[in-house]
Amino acid sequence: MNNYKCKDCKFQSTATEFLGDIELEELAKNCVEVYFKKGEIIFKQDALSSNIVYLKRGFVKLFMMGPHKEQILKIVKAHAYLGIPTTVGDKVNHYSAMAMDDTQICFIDIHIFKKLLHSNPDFSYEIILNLCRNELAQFHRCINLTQKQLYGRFAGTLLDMTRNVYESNSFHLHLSRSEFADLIGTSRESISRLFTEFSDSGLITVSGKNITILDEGHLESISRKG
DNA sequence: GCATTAACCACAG
DNA sequence: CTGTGGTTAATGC
Repeated sequence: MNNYKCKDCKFQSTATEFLGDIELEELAKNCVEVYFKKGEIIFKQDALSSNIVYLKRGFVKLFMMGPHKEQILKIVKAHAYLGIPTTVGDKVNHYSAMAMDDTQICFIDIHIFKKLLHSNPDFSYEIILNLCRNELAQFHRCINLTQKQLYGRFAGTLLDMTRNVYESNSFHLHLSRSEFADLIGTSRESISRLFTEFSDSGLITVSGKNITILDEGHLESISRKG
């Protein structure tokens, strides 16, 4: 246990901003900060989990093992809780989390987290708000993946990245081509072809993992047509 | 039939 | 790990 102070944390979640000094003190006593390097596993599917994980800095992929291959559930950017559904919803993790770059993580004891949920309604409401928005995003992603052909899925995912994950027209992808394939349920080869085709059509610029969105409007129509 | 879509395989940087 | 080409199976006019 470190003597880290949550009160002075620059990376506080919107929920913990509703906590008072005494609550933050208590949180600090039951919270450990850990750094992860690219590729390190933060928590693992099927393992017991007794911590709520808060991502302070960096990018993380959440993934689940399917019958044939791994499915990437989502890419999470900093200032987010990672394992609320899997820690509160069951004893074991239903999915894994891996650091996609240098990340800073807080492990929060589940008991103190539950205690705060019971005692502070503003805190709880903010957590619920997060979970709801997350579920809505997953529903949209579900539609994107099940009702569209490859071009539409790819365009839709690029739009999601530029709007919601990286929040920029130009970004450095934290995924390999193979991981991108696992994100939208296709093959590594198809992703390669998609990148060159979209680049040749002037929709995006690709330089390794650096992507620039050039024609958001056209991507939008490809995404809508499916 | 013929065209399209997308996976699988192989091989080369 | 990527990009490309060839092949192939499934599906839709």
